[in-house]
Amino acid sequence: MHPDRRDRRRFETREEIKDTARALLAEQGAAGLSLRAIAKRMGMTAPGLYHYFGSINDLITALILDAFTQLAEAVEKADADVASRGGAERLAAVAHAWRRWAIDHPIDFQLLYGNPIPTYEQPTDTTYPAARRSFIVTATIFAQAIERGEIDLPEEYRRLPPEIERALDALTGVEGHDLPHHALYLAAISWARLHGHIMLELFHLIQPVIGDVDALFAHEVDALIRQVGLTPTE
Amino acid sequence: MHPDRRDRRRFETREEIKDTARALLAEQGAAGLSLRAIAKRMGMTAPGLYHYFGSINDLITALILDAFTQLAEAVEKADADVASRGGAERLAAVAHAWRRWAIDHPIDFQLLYGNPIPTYEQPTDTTYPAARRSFIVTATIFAQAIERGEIDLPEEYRRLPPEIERALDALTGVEGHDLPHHALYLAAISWARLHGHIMLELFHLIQPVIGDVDALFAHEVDALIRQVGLTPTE
DNA sequence: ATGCACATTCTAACAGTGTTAGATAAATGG
DNA sequence: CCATTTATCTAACACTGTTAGAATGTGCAT
Repeated sequence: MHPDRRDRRRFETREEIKDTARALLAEQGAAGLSLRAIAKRMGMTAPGLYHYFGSINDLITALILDAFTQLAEAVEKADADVASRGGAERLAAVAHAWRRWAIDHPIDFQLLYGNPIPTYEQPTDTTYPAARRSFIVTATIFAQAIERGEIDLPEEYRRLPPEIERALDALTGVEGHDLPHHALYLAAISWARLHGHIMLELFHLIQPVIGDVDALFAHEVDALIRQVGLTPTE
Repeated sequence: MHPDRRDRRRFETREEIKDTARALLAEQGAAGLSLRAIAKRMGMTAPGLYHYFGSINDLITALILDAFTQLAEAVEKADADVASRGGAERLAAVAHAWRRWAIDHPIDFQLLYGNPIPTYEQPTDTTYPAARRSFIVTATIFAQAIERGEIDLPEEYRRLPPEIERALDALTGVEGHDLPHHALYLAAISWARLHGHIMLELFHLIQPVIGDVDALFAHEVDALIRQVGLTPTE
């Protein structure tokens, strides 16, 4: 059992490094993140960190994976909390939880979607599965809403573009792609739509033009729900 | 006239520095941008650049302002090319030009909306007016469409949230805010919506889930036009 | 308990980075 | 021709990620 303790200690040090990195990011932004700063705060030196992460890129990738997981958990929890309600309420809950997490963790969110480190190149094959997890929550909501007849698709979404039908056919088998095409499609456009609002809000680009971003987002979520044909239950 | 020539030479050097920086960004990404690299390629040394830009932040800000201008000009040109047509076609032209520019200049676009340099803090008061220019093109299209009765607003956009009405009232006087509230609002949600698609596409996050991003974007632009109540002319 | 193996951490160094100070060369104006 | 300004240089400082190699310490078996 001793080797276990050794492994556990190693794991704990890895976690401490990541926590320290997150603290520095939160305090000083991406500019404050450096191996020497992390090491100093932990009472060690920079080269020592190389026994836990192969490079600062690997460390950042680990932070990104954690952040994706945290976001996915927030989104999944929001959905679970209203799981008994209809698709409209579930979508609204997920949308607001998504934005809430982004607003509460701006640096993490920019880590995920803002590519804020110049030397850092995102290994998409690694991070994409983590990114997909939140997407699947949304797609599942749509799939169940379709199944239960809660959706009255408007004309523009009745028939998907043939190129996309073909592309989605080719993607069957990939995780999460056992869902109906319409669910995947509606989830994709919902994601993109809300993502745009969140990004512009995080960069303070939409506030000066519209004034009240809370009201804007809430109104757009309502509009989205209507426009995909989700009928508010009860 | 000699002082003129001196100023002109100074201006030309500034332009050469920016051009070199852009070339390095295009060739090697944000990681390849450094004062020493720029200076070396120009046959001078890094400290010499400080007579043209107070810091590398100032240089990046200048690049961003130029990029915003370039994007705005692309968008304005696309609108002007179909100025005689109705609002639906103009909005479609602007949307596709916007995306086209982002796809063709991914690094510049991330410079504008991705905050890719950690030491760099965007001076929003400086860059925001440049960012607004493209927005105003969209808002103007909506304003004219409303004026000409080309828009049949759906129920969800007939009445704007009272918080936003108040906020927009408070913003009257700001450049571009002499436009009707509905024009500003519809432009904002259109912007955010398309921005989300473009960002997710640039990060290759939506392609693996939907397959054909060209078809997706085109279809979403059509859906947007329908959903804001723009009636295709003719 | 001794010795071996390994995990961990250190120091020193290299090649970069932005930036400042101060000297130097070039161009302009009186 | 001289004085002043503009432009550019070299040297240096305090950083950065990273590697090599030595010095610790920990854990296990004999």
